Amino acid sequence: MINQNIKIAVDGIVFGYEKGILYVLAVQQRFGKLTDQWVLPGGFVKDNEPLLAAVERELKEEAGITVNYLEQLNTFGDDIHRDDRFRVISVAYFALVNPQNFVLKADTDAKDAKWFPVNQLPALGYDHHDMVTLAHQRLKNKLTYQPIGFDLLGDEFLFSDLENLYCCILERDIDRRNFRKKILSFGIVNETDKVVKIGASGRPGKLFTFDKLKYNQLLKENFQFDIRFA
Amino acid sequence: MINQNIKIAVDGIVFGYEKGILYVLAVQQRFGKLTDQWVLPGGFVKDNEPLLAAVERELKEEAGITVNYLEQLNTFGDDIHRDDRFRVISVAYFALVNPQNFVLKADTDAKDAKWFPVNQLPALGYDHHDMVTLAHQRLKNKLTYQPIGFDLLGDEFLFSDLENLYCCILERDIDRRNFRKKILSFGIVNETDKVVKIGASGRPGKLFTFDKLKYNQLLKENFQFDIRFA
DNA sequence: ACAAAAGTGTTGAAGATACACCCATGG
DNA sequence: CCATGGGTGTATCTTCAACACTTTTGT
Repeated sequence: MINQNIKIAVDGIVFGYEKGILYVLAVQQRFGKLTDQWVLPGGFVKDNEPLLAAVERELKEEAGITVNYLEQLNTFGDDIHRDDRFRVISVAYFALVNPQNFVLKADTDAKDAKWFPVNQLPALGYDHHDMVTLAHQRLKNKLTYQPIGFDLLGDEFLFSDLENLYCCILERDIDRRNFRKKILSFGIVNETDKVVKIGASGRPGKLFTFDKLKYNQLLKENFQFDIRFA
Repeated sequence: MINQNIKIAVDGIVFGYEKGILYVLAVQQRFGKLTDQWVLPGGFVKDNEPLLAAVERELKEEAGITVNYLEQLNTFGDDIHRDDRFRVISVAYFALVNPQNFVLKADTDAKDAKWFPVNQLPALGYDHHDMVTLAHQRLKNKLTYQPIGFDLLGDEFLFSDLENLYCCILERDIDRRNFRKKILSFGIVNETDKVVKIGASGRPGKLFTFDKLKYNQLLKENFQFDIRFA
């Protein structure tokens, strides 16, 4: 058995979207040197626990949430002093959730758990700010070539929700007509016959759903989701 | 200090390209249970060594090479028995090199180091075959939206080399005229005035170089490299 | 009637595809 | 003069981009 003194942790960068604002989940530490400091949810991996299970457990324990989408982002282990207690390498995971599905609930190790607009994050401990920056970039890129926007919305959504989500996250204007035309041309959203109005005024809109099955089928036929335009 | 018994390693999936064939670098283990087994170059991370430095060291030690391109691929830590001695989490790196730059030289821990055509790999130890599969996929994808093909070629190359590289790795035919038109339209390759002939016959061709500076400049202006066509 | 959001088509420009012949060299 | 690989242009089609008015609802 070799001798090595490095600990391994996982951290989650969880994005939520609501009414034109992109949020990131942070928790306030209850113990240790960084007590009261805001950090990303995460913690040490157990000896017989897969990495994925570790993130899922931490998200559950520290904030009470279960995510819609989860993928590995990056492993942070080049700065050997990123944790100043001892050497910790952290595997960061990128996650998406619909915030309406959950009431945040700080639990085991966390004093508090809260959504922060991605543009108004408090200072985060460790190198967690870098993680958020990287994850934000990944979100922007991935939005254009994979239909992950739907994981930030509820099962049923207005076309305008989807459109605003894209505008807001990609930080640019989108032509409504071209956007709708393109999304519909893919054939991966279905129109329901429910009609709903949101604000106090304005014409009600139809609700749509994302057809994941259809999307998976299309993938096998070399379909390429792609939304990039002015 | 928490109690955790997980070791951390790095592995490198190094691709080389020569004359229409894509190769992967493997080494033959000299010690341990898997003696004589072919595996990817890699090893344990030292306590005060950044991850990147660890891969670079291992590639140097086990095969005597320095790569042109190196990026993190994925961290393998979901199968807790991927190494049956004890739990090891491995950070896999994706690397590109021009094989002509090096004479492979097995050194410290490796008995032998060798290039294998990616389609004729021997059985690899651990989960290294999965790593190769993932890396191969990454290479194919990345080739289309980042000019990393150049890192597999020498400083100077024939247009036909570049074209064959794309054909060969993407496994499809490419229209020579359209390919050349597109690559030239980016303005990131320069024509030298050297002319060279390769085979025993045929018209000699001009050598080209990749203009990395120009490419980096263009990136700042929101340039998007993109090669995808029938 | 007005304010607010939903819904809807057309046209021109640009980019992608398809396609075939001549040129330079060595044997 | 033949075999081999290098070099080049055009016509068509598809896709993207730009653009504005009508409908439904609440106040």
